[in-house]
Amino acid sequence: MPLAREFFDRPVLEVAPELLGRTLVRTSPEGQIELRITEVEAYAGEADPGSHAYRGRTERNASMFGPPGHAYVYFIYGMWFSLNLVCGPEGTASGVLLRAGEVIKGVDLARERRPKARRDRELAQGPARLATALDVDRALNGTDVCAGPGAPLSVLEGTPVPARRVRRGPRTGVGGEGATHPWRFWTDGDPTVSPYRAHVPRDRSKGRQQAGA
DNA sequence: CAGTCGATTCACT
DNA sequence: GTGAATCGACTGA
Repeated sequence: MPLAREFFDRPVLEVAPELLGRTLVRTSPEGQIELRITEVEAYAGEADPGSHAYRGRTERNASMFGPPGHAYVYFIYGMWFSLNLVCGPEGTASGVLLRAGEVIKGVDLARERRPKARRDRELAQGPARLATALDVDRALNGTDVCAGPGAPLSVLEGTPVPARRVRRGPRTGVGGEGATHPWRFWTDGDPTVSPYRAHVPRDRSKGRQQAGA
């Protein structure tokens, strides 16, 4: 059974940690892949400087403003895709970025899509790697993930990670004001969790940048 | 309408 | 640890 829409229709900071351990199922003509979610980040709507929704609704982020329980897929760095799950009531534009997971079914197919992965734990270790392994692209933007196990994308109940095994810290790659919130959640000790990297502005001569403490 | 740079990954030193 | 790859949404004029 997929998670009910009500699961996603709650504050994103409640939903995000409870997504750890859930099973994401990707069904395509090539086959099916199941992924155990191990790392996520919360993006809290128009008030969140780190969110794509910060400057209001645009064509790109429109699905984040839509109903919960749907996918928000965006294209980044000219070559990658990332997958979010929309949370909260329609219009609040919150979402959870799926940053990493463990492929628990369809490993062979995932390896074909990610030939550069040296170990199985690297197959979906990072948001763009996860999207690549699952063949998630623009075509899945707006997809309902509560529809059913046969849908292109579906989130099943899985085995939720108990709260004592959930760790949290700053979001990866997010700069400015948005960097201060510890809105990244991961499963303690899981080898598929991606390494933390602080935000690095492309050109230092422009924006001001403070060296670490 | 041109310039900028990103919720990243990979190869190389 | 550092820098290149690659493109399109967003910004400001």
